[in-house]
Amino acid sequence: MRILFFGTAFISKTYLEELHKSRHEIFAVTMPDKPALRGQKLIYPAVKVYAVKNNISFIQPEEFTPDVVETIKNFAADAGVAVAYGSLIPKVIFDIPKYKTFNIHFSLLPRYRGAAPVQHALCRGETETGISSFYIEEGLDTGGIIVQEKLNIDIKDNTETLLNKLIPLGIDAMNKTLDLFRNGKCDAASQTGNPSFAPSLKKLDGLVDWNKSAGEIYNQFRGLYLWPRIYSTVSQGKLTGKRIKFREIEIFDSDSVNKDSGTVYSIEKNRGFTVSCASGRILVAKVQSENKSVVSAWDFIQGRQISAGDRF
RNA sequence: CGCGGGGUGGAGCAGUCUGGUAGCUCGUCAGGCUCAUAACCUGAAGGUCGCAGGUUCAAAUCCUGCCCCCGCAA
Repeated sequence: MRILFFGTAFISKTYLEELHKSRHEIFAVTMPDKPALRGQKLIYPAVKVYAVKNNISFIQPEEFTPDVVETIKNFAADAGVAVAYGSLIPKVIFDIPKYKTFNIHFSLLPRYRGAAPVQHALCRGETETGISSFYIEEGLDTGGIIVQEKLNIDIKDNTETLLNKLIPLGIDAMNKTLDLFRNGKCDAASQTGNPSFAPSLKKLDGLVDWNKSAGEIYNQFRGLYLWPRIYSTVSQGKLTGKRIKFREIEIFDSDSVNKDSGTVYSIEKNRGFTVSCASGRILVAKVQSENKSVVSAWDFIQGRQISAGDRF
């Protein structure tokens, strides 16, 4: 088939790769290069890198001008596929392909509509999620569902591990959807149930609220694992005023009721330190303080960077 | 040319401003004590202080250039 592919992020690359290996004719649309990172480096979308390497034609439109629309029309796509494109696709575009354009979304719609469904599902402590392929409409993730697949979430899953499970599931859903199109079946079921929303994350979402329970903070840790991570600022201790990221944590106990939430409760030899939450305590195993690289909490303790009684 | 922090035995840090014997807490190895404790005591090995120049009687420390890591902001 002739596939119009929309994608930008690292995740999208895998999907583009799958389509490419399946010998579809592909025209890729990806976001413009990001201007500047630290230093002077440019960040290129993973999709662009793959497209260049494999001689797949692509464009990086700043916006969908009439010229761009014309270019896309000329490709005469059978179907449009969008995976983590990073921006809304206007109707003049998603209506172009013969079988229209569908999106691979990483949740069981209508739950977790939006940019960060996996992260929010984990933060909420969900035990089940999945993949939905649906027709793109003008509303945000509101279109009719074509294929949906479920997946159980393990208590130990974080954004990274869960994505690694969802990506292949999504590829399966994409292939099933394209198979349906090939057989002329383009039916979709309208979304039922109460929608919920998963807006894109901000740095501030990583700030730990010590008035929450150890379980809630652990879920936040799982959900924000890849970015922005969870962090807190030391309010009393050697590093007062410094922000510390908790790069690896676990639940130390979930029963205690504490009045000293936010306080470093104990040092656990070779494991790290525990911090009291409103209820329960978390064990911090790996940390990263400002301007430093990731370090095991035990090493951090050896350097006298933190000790029992310090407060966040 | 976005702003900023850092590279010191295996690990995490102090020391750099105010040049002058390489320090702290761990780990490792050898021995002791013995069992609440981040157990404790004794001893040992292990570093050309990121790299290259310069200043000096003397540089981890001051000057110049370079490499690498990281935080913030986009």
